[in-house]
Amino acid sequence: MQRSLSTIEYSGEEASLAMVAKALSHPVRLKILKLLAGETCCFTGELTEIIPMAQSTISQHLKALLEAGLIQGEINPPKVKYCINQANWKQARSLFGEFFGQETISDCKC
Amino acid sequence: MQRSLSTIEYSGEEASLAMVAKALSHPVRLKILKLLAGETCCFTGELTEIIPMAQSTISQHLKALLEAGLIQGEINPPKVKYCINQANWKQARSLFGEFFGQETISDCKC
DNA sequence: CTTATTAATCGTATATTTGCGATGAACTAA
DNA sequence: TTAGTTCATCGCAAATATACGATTAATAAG
Repeated sequence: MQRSLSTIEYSGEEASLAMVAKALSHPVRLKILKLLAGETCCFTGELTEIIPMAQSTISQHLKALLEAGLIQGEINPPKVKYCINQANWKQARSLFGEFFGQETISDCKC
Repeated sequence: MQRSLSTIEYSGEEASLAMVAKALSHPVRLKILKLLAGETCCFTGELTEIIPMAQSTISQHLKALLEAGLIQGEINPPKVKYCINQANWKQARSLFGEFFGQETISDCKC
């Protein structure tokens, strides 16, 4: 892809928020997060029973969530236990909170 | 792209949230939203002065935000005035609020 | 050691996103 | 009518994302 000649700068907040939003931008990843945040922690194996997708695909989505920092994995041979990353989860919540909390112009009279 | 044989079903909420998250997943779109939500409403023309990208690219991002319902456009010849879509903005806020508000298991003892 | 289980990674195919310049449509001003 | 302004759309190229099956790595069980 052609990029701007002078690479655009974004505030760290914008970059972080965009990164988290991208992680949340796929229904399967939302479902995974909901499962992990809800009832109980899950193993990948259980996810493949709940979500009708190939094991490799689910593993890929888990990797995306890991890289976004929203979850963490703990090796528990021969399984891997994935959990919400509490610290980053809270940070993501406040990022979105701040973003949506900003005042908006109700009437466009400008 | 190959899709699952039986197309996966998502709850409407998951689909909506994923759609909004996708709209928020690009720093430029976040910047645009911040500008629109903040000080004043903007015309596309003003955006091209602030954001160093081609006019066509900005127009594309505005279209994405429009289709996600986060903004609305009002033709004001020869310009177009874009504003936050208040109703959908609030809905998006509560979607994210509910999503992040769900209780998470603090300690993984499962 | 051999086999089974679990999950990551690789390779591949296809779809979508991103960005740009060029063009077109709609309107204004002269 | 003729320019000029504003913005959407088109067409292209390159980068990313998505999904799958096959393979690999690690471990446990026999």
